[in-house]
Amino acid sequence: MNTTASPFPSAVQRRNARAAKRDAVLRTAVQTFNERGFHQTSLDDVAARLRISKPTIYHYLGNKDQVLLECVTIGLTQLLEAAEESRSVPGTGADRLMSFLVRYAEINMDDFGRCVIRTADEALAPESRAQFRARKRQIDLAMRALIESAIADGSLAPHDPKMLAFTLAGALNWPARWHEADGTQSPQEIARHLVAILAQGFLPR
Amino acid sequence: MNTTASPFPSAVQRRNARAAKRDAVLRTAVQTFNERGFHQTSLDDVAARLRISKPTIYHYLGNKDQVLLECVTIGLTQLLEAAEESRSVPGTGADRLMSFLVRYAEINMDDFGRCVIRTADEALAPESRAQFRARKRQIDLAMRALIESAIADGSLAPHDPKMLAFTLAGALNWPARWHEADGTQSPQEIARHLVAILAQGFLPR
DNA sequence: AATAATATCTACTGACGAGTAGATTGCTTG
DNA sequence: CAAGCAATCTACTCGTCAGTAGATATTATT
Repeated sequence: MNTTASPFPSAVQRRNARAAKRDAVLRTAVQTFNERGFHQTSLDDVAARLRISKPTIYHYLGNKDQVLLECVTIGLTQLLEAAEESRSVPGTGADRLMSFLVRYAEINMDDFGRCVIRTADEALAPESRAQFRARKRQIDLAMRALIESAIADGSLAPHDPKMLAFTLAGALNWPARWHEADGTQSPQEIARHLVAILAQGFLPR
Repeated sequence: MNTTASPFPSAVQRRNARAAKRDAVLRTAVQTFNERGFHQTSLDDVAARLRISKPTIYHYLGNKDQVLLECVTIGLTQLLEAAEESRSVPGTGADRLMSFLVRYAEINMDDFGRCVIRTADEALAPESRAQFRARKRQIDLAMRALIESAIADGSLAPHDPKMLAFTLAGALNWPARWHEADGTQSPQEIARHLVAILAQGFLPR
């Protein structure tokens, strides 16, 4: 807490304030993109929600493409961190994979994760698109690696890692499309439920 | 075959020609939307590919919104037909469900099915959007019905139909995003593979 | 033949929205 | 204090593109 609420902010406070404003722009932008879609959202819309003007957005973030790139990068970074964290989960390879999958699904129901899923590659300018794709490939590879080591220790059935990764990703990305924040089930519950279904398969055991 | 290639077409031939032109516009449109994205595609682009002019498109289909609505409706109709057909497949409820799922995945790798998946609701005008959603709901319900009757006859593990349907749909929609027509595996192979993974689950049996 | 309907074009309008110019105010630091 | 930088605004420009007006040519109908 800031006990000395002086009207003359220090250099550090000013840097923080700037970062906070930048974040606020991104949060508002991503929420608006998720609600109305990127192409249906003008930067004037985003600015209006924040009660600022469009040039102010340009002051904090380059152009509209940059705004979107930042948003998806935040989501992708969260996913990548989840992959790293799950590597140190105790138990079998399958335990580690499932812990990652649950987290993966949860993030995809969050603001920035939602944006990652809902953003089509073509919406970004060529250079940003390349970055976007590269990051997504990284996450795909991380998932495959978890799958491979779980197969190696026998805790997973021997599947084609690539195909399994696509299947899992698809199922766990989809809530980004249908899950509404006000649903009866929490993202956690949904995430666990989906992963359980994928683990067991729909045929009786 | 048209043995009498007269330069004076009959009324029927003219009606057919008109339908063929309309279809050609839709095919070209859907392919361009899938490649570049709906918002990155102008009707001038579509017209140029067909070596016609934009007003000609307006002559066959109302406006851009109509073009998109037609495209997704074709895809959705294919999916609905698949659901109907699978109802008369012999065997257990699980057999019927799996036959539908394979077909469902295949359609989603085809031009019009791809468009259904890649089109976000917000891209359509409010009225079209309502139609789009209603049709998608129909297919969701058809899938749930297949699930329910498979659970009823004991050929499926007792899952929450709604949740299972979302999981399956997600996994089987995803190829619309990553599958490229020139891949090494055919849509059929991919479809069967995905369904097998979903049926068995990733944990060893 | 006259009229109507069909198919297609060129050339326009009009809106929307990304991005910019340039002014203003206030704080900061040599 | 002067010069510079940070934050913000109003008021533009300019390109793109959906959608239209209206002409033209051909075929069908009466």
